[in-house]
Amino acid sequence: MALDKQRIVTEAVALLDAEGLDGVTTRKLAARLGVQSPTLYWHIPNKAALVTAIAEAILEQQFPELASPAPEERWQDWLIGLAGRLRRALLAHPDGARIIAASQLSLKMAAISELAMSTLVGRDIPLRQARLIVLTVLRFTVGYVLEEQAGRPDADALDGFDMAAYATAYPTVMAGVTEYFQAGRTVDDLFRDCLEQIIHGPAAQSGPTS
Amino acid sequence: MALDKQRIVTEAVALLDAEGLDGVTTRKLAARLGVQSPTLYWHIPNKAALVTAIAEAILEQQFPELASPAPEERWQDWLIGLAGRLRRALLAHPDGARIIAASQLSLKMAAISELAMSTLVGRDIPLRQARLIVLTVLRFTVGYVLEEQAGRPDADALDGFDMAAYATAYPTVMAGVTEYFQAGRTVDDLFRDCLEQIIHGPAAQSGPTS
DNA sequence: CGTGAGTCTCTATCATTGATAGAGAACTCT
DNA sequence: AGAGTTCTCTATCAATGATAGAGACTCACG
Repeated sequence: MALDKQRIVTEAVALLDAEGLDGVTTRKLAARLGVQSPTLYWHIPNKAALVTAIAEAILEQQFPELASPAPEERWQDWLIGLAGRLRRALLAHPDGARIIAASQLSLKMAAISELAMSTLVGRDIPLRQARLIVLTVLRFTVGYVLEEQAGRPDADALDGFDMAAYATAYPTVMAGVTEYFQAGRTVDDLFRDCLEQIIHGPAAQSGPTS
Repeated sequence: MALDKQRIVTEAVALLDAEGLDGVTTRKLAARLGVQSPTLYWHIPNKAALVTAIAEAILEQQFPELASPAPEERWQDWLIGLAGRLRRALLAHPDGARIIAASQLSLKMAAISELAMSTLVGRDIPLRQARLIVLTVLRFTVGYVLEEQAGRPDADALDGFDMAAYATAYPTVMAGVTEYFQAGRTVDDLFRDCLEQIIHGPAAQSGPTS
């Protein structure tokens, strides 16, 4: 079984799934491939390039093809769906958002931007506004998932943490969280509601979740 | 000069400014403090805690006190200013956004959330909507600066990079970037325009920058 | 055949880093 | 002075990303 960049990246994603980004070391990866670690450097210049390749693979997995919206579909709904897919791509693997953020110059992200912007322009949105909307949605999505995926604080950080004091110090935040999830809403709804905030504006009150 | 957590964090920020996050190693930090590296572990449980402390210090520097808006100030403008200050706090140090993102359980961020949400609620915004707006703005800001600060791709990654091909493959993206900055707009304007997208909604066309 | 140029993988080895164990100095309070 | 606490030291680990350089394997060409 020939060792090539394709196989390396595939196995790296598997390792990522098993152990998270910090578990992706050249040695562990080489071991999985039945090879010694320096061998990897024949196929890959350095670890940063590997992470970038992983990022592309993750995106490729969720966006094998990029589809424009159907003519009758509103661009707003289509864009929300696009961002939702991006979020799912990042959530599909541990530290997915960290990986995308660490990766530089992702071609797939550029392709997504291009599709989104050209779609909006095709719907008669002015170029400048299309840029603002797309940039905002994409960077928001990465920022959102990044925090969403931020490792649950380990026990060390938590031992001095007083939940009751937190609720006292930040009552409005607590009330907001409590109120939101009380109505049976999920974290997926929260992401969607935030997106609608961006795309439809603050005026649009989202109806009950279907 | 006694070595305490305060001095360690102060010097760590200086080291961060000088060499970036990857330059912040326990040894270099200890050397600056005129001490051997294991000594640091008497004052700090591990490096993650150090990074969290740096994050708090960075925020504290830009938000020594949290001020509510003046009664006559519109909450929209106030919130834009708040996010702008957060962005400036992150931009003030190399890898500032990475540090905030890596840091878990920042009390200062929680305090900012609380202030923002309670301010909006005080302006008769429904709790749920206040939560959505604040969450969206804060996560967007971190995501935005994170990408803004993402290291310029090193020469290695660029040698196979064809600018002309990029412009051909992603014409709308390129056109959008070109158009935006042609009018004398700056990166600061871009951030602000994106924020207005979120806060005022897509309908509001931003006038010429003052 | 067989030999030489690529292509790929190996062993050996670095330097750096976060972290711990445990000895010892320094300071404080009685 | 002595005991206990607080802080810093030396010595040392294990893990990691990375490089140097030797060797094997493949395959076309003579």
